[in-house]
Amino acid sequence: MKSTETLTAIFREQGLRVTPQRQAIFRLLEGDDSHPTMESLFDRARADMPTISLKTVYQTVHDLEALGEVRVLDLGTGSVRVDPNVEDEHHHLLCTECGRVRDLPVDFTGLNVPVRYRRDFTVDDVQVIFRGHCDHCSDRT
Amino acid sequence: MKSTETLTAIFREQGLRVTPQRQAIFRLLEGDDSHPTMESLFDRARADMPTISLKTVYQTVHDLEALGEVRVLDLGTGSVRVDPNVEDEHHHLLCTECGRVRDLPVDFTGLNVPVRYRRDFTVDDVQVIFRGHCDHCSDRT
DNA sequence: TGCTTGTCAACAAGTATTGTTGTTAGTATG
DNA sequence: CATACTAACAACAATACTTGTTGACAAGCA
Repeated sequence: MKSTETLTAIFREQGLRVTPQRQAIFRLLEGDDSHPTMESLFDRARADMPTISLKTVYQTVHDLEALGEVRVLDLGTGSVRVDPNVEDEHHHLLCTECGRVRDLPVDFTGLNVPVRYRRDFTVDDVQVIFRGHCDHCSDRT
Repeated sequence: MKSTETLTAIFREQGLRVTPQRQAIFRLLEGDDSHPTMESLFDRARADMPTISLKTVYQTVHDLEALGEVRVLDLGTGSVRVDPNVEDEHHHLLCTECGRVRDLPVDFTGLNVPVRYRRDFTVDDVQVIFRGHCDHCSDRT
């Protein structure tokens, strides 16, 4: 994800206003590879800024998504997750025990839709989710 | 998916009871490739059986899932979908306009996790979602 | 500084799913 | 066929996640 300063400039360019709440969220997401949920982002933002509302987090993240600065993932865990890594194409490893998500920086060139299915369908995006168990969770059995 | 008669036998074997409500759901799912949501299954079941409750649909589908007779998909559309096709390995084409889902009967042998990621992660399942637009929705622009 | 307008927090509503409960009915057994 | 056991039922309520509404406020611009 881009730096807080760059995002501030981009938001202003787009006619969006930059508030302390939004900058706090920018800072939290910068370099975060934990794929946080909206709720966990909210909790962390609240540490610095006790009055911030969950709605503001949703709004800001969706604005970032519309600008293509973050990805919002639905991995079937009940709540969506924010992925600030939009620079590198990657897929996801999801531990179904602890819910942790890791990036899988691989380009699956084999992942094309066969011609006969492409004839009447235009693919915009491919999402691959590997579900399984991380070592930490496998050990506890 | 297996036939209603076979499912009836399997349910009885497992100590689960076979009720008219459950058999109605078995029949609706048999050979259905529309990937219905719980709600749409419920609506169709209600045509024959006006008193059936949505909870019963959820329960029956989850029982079927536990027995491995159906798959429950979360494709990020807000509600889960029931996929009775568990015989053939396949992935999914999702039209983000109309929400329709089609099976993609392809085995992506290239879809393996690189060794260095497999070292501390055990993959149980791979889900691939191709998002895009079907012809019908592309034409309407 | 003052005006315009997007954003804020608080609150409420919406959607999907699951829990609770008293009653009904499927199933095995005698 | 009658009985007892207990899972499943419908109705209702509750939960979790996300979004809509609203009035006050403050950022950005002249």
